[in-house]
Amino acid sequence: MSWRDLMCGELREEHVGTRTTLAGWAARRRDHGGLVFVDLRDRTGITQLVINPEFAPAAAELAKEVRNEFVLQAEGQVAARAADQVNPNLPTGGVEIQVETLRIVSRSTSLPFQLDEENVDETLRLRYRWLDLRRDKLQRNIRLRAQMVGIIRRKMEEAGFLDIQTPILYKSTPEGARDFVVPSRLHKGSFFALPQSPQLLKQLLMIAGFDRYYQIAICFRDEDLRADRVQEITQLDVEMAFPDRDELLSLMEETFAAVWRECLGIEIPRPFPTMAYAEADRRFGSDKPDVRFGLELEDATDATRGSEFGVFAGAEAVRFLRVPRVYSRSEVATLEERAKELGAKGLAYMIRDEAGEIRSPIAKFLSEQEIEALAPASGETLLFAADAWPMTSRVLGALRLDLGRELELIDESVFNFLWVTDFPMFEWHEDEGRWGAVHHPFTRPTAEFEDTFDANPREALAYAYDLIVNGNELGGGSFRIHEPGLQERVFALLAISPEEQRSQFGFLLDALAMGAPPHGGIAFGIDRTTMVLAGESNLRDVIAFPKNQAGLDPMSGAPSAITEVQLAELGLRVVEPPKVPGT
RNA sequence: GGGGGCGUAGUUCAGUUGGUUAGAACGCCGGCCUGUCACGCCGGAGGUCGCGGGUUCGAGUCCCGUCGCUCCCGCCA
Repeated sequence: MSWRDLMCGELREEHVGTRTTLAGWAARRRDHGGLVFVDLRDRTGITQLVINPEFAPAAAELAKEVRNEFVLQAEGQVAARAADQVNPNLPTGGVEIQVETLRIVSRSTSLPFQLDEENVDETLRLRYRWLDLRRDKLQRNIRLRAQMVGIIRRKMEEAGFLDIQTPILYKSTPEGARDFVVPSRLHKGSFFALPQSPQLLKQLLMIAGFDRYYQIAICFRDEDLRADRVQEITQLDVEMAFPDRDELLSLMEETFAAVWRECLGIEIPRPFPTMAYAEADRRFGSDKPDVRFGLELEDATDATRGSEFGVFAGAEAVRFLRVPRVYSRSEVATLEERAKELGAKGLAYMIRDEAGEIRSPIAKFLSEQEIEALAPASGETLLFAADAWPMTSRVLGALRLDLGRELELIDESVFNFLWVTDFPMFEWHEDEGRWGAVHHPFTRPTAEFEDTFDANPREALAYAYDLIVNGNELGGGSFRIHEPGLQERVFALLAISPEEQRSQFGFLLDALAMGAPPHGGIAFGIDRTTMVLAGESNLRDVIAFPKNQAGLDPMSGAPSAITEVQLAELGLRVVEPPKVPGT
C-alpha cells in the first residue's frame, strides 16, 4: 500500500475527477457541525479536505476528533470548487478532496506553541525543534541550504575538485580559537581536538598530489556565541596546487552566482569588485564593508593637528562621519553611549543647523579655518572619534552601520559581493606582547614582502582574500607557504620556539621539505552564506538543530554529565560539578 | 569576563501614581452550526506575575540579590 498518490501542494484542476490519496498533517480544522474542512499540509503545501456526513458518515465522525498536527490519510475524489468557493491564496485553492475514507494515522497532544504564532520564545522553539521546523520559514531555509550545497558540489565536481574527508578527531593547535577537546580512553591523559579547520590536512593533500580538493567540513571553535557566530560551523573548504588566483576566485564567483541564480533567480554581476583592506579600513572602518550605502568615514587628523582641543591635537587619528541630518542633544547622547560601548572615550560632534548656525561643544576650541576645513553643510551633523587609528575604525565603522539602518540608506534588495584583499600579515597582541597572524600562520606574504616581513612586520601584506556580501564575511582564504624556510621564519616571528614548531607542526615542516607544490585555497561558511541567502539575521534559523547562545541544546540537554564509569575509563576526575542547565 | 534589553495563563502580549477578585487575543475543554478557508456563535477551565529577600497597612508594579533567555563588547588565526 502506498501512503499517498500526490503531495498536498501538487493538486491542480487537471486532477479533477480522479480518485487520490493524500497524507499529511492537519494544519487546521473547521467544523461546521455537519461539514468539516481540514487543511492538510505537507512540505509542498496545503490542500483542503471536505468531509461531508451525507457521503462519508464514518469519516465525518472521525473528523470530529481531528486536532492540530494530527497525521491524517484521506482518500476521495478531487473536485473543482464552485467559483465563489475558490481560495485565491492557495495554489491548490481551485480544488479540494471530497473525502470518502479518512484515517487518523497519528495523534498529537496539544502543542506547546502555535505554529503560526510569531516571536515565540526561542528556548521553547529549540526545545520542541521538531515542531518549529514544521513552520514555513524554517522549512524554506533548510531546503534553501540543501539546494545551495547541491549547487556547490556540482560546481566543484565540474571543475575537477575531489571530495576528500579529513578526520574529526585530531590534534590540538595552540594558535587560533580555543579547541573543543575529546579525551582518549586508549591513551589516558591524552586528548584529541576537534578541527577548527582542515587547514593543515588540506595542505598535506596538496603535497600528496591531490591538486584539487574540496570538502563540506564541520569545524569547531570553543568561543562565545553571537547571532552570526556558532561554535560548530559547516564550511566549504577548497584548496588547489599550482594555483592561479584569478582562476580560483572566478570559480568561486561562478559558484556563488549559480547559487543566487538558481535559488533566488538573481543574477549577480561578475567579476566581483575588489578592494584592498587598507581602503576598506579607511573608507568604511571595517574589513568587511557594507558597500550598499555611502556615509563613508572622513579624516580630520591633519585639519585638527594644531587644534586647541587637546583630545584632537593629541590623538593618533581624528576621523568623523558626515551625517545628513540635525541631531538633538539627547539623540547625540544616545549615539555617544553606543560609541562608548564600542570602546570610544567619547563622541564629539558638530552640527550646522538649517539656519547655518554651528552647534558644537568643541567649536570654541577650533579656529575658523579648522571648522571650514571640515566643511559642515547646513543640516549636517559631524560625529568625531579621536583615538588610536584602529579604535576610530571600530567605533565609526560600527556607528556607520547603525546609522545606515536607522536612516534607511540601505537598499535591502541588492547583494553587493566584494573581495577584500591585501590584508596585513600580522597584528600586534598587546596583552601577550607578541605578533599574531591576521589570517593564519600558514599564509604567505605577498611577493613584495617575502624578504622583509620579519624586519618590518607592521607593513607586511598577506596573499589573502575575503569574500564579503553586504557587510557579512562569507569566507576567505590565502596562498600558503610551501617553503620550509619561509614557514620557519613566520613561526619565529610569531614567537613559536623551534621546540614548539617541532612538537606542534613538525609533520607540516617535514612535509614541506619533501616536494611541496605551491598551493592556496579558500573556505566559506555554509551557515552564514545560507543566512545571507535566506535574508535571515540569525544563524540558528538556518541550522536544523542549533544550540542556544549559551552553547546548550534545550532539546536534549547537551552538554551533560557523564557517569562515574565513563570518567574512570577515561582516567578523568571532575573538579567542578556541572550546574544542571535550565534550572 | 563586561554592558544593554526581556521574564505576567499553554502561546503572544496588556497591566495606570503601589490599592478590590491580575486582563485580552489565540490555543485548550464542552455545546450549537452543511461552504468554511485566521469559519462563526454560546459557555468553561487555566496564573507560585522567573526565584529569594527587603520597604510598605498593602508589591505584578519600588529596592537588593539571584537564575534564565536574548542582543552587543571582549574573544573568534
